[in-house]
Formats: sequence, C-alpha cells, structure tokens
Amino acid sequence: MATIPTPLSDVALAQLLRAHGLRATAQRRAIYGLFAGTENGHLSAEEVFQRARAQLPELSRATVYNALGELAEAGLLGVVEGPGPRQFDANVAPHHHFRCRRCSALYDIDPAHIDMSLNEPGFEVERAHVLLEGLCPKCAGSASESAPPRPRPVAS
Amino acid sequence: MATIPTPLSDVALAQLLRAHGLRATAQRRAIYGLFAGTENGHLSAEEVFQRARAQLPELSRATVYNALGELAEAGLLGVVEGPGPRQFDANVAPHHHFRCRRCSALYDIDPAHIDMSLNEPGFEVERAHVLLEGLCPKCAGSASESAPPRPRPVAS
DNA sequence: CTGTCTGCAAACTTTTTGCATATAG
DNA sequence: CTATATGCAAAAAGTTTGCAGACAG
Repeated sequence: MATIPTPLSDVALAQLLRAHGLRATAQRRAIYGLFAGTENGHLSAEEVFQRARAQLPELSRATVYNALGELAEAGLLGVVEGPGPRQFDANVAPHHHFRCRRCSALYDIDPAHIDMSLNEPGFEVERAHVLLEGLCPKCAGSASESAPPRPRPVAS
Repeated sequence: MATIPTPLSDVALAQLLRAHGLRATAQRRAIYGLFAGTENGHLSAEEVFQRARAQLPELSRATVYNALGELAEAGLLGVVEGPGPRQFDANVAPHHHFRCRRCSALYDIDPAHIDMSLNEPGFEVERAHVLLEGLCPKCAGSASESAPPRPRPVAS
C-alpha cells in the first residue's frame, strides 16, 4: 500500500518539480524525496525538518514550510488538517483518512471503500474529505482499552 | 436550522452544566450561553473570548480555553478542526461540515444528506466526519470567481 | 544575468501551563 | 470547608514574514 512515486532518483525528482512549475533546488528535492521513505506518505513540517537536516544541515524551518506550501500548491502534496500539527501527504490521489484515537496514527482509506453521495442543493462541492476516528487494527488488537489516554505525537 | 438548545435561562444553563459533571461558574454559563446566539453554533476560542468579555470583562483567555475544553470533553460542544483556529460547535448531534473556499464560512451538513457506508476491515470506526469544500450558496451566486483569494477569518 | 529561493531572525497566532487567589457545592 | 476553577503572566507549539545574499535556469 505504498502511496508515493516510490524512491525517485535525484534527477527524476528534479524533473517532477520542474514539471510542476517549481525550481528544482537541493532543498526541495530532499524534502519531497523524504516522503518516498515513509510508510504511507504522511509527514509533519517538523518531521520533515528533522529528517531533511540529516542531508542538509543548513536547512531552516522557514524553507521547509515554504517548500511544503509550494509542493502542496503545485499539487505534489496533499494537506491533512486535524488535531496537532498539519500533516503533508504524498498520496495525491483522492482518498480519506483514519486516525486512531489510541496511538494517533493516520492511515489512508481507499475511497473505493466508502460509498458516499451527497445531495445538498446550493453548495458546489469541489472536494470531500472523510476523517474516520476509532481504533486502528494494532490498537484494536492489543488489549488495554483504558491505559494510554492519548499519546499526542501524530505517528505513522 | 438552529443547532443549539436555544436561548437558555441562566438557571437552565447551570443545570445543564451540572448534569454533565461541571461546576456552574459564571464564566462557564456565559461561554456556553454564547453559542445560543450564533447562527449555526460555530465559534472559535478567540471569538468566544471577545464576546464573553462584554459580560465578564475580567475573563481571561486561559479560562476560555479551559472552559471550552471541558465543555467539549463533557459532550456539550463538538470540535471542528481545519485550517485556521479550532471551531467549537454547539451542535452535538452527529453531522458534517462544508467550508467555503471563498469566504471560509463553515456550514452544517445534515448527515441525512450524505449516504455513506464504509467497509475497511480491521478498523473499528467510532466516528466519521465529512468535511466538504467548495463554494457556498452565497459565493456560488455572487459572480467574481477570481477576486478575493481567501479571506482567512473563519466566518458564520 | 535575473528572478526566485534560501537562511536567519524575529514576529505572530493559537494553545497550554504554573501558581496564588477566589468560589461552587 | 475543600476541591475545583479563575486570572495572570509566561511559555510552548506551529507557522509566517522581511530581508540580504545565494543559486537555478
């Protein structure tokens, strides 16, 4: 269930960026490239900053925020709002999300798994995002329904 | 389409709060009471602070945040996360939302208007929230598709 | 070369926390 | 009375901005 244009060469990354009207800077390539290494393509700005710094120690937060914003605007990343920091999502195909109330992990939900139709006259719906909440398979499996109330860090 | 336990007397407010295990302080009564005066029950913490201050000039932001958090935990308010500040929602019945990309207004969407069924095995879904985006009736009506890019203030 | 991007530092917005005082039950 | 809530002030968390210098195209 990989969600990203998997491990892209540096050249391919550069091409992708330019194809979307963005200059292919080292920072942008590193940042976007990071998403290929994630389980499901979800990263917060801070996570991106920490990981990208390994390759580019000079990198600043401002650049990370700028780059993520531009990548999102260019359509290379999606944005998932919710409790805690904004999550950027390399899976650009329309899909939904599931957030575990126990471990806070954010999972992709295939839109094919949700039958949905809306009829609210007067509203011009351009996008629909379903956020499900409950227990993920891991947490539903492991016993202790009561213990850890809500480990903040948005995982996965 | 009122969404709130409409204009409640101060006494009724106090009873409601106590019924939900909360002490009925003047601040809490004023804060929760505010929601009855809104068009659709949506207020941000800052909006609550500004409006409640008219009645309680001593009121502090910390108290507003505390009270809203407690009211939400007690089930008297819902929370809508999204771009911009968290919105608190006096409509506690399960429902969905529509946010206008032009004017940022947040509307309630009756769940009856959305047919939705999920089958994603392994996940124990406890809640589903649909956030729709597009143009609201007002903005869809008024011409200028291009002018105001995105007036931040979360309205309605 | 030139316009865009970067890094830095500083500011801003939203939310949380610690602690002494006030108050509901 | 006593536990809980409030106000204040300060800080944390997340994000944005201004500007001089660096770099992609």
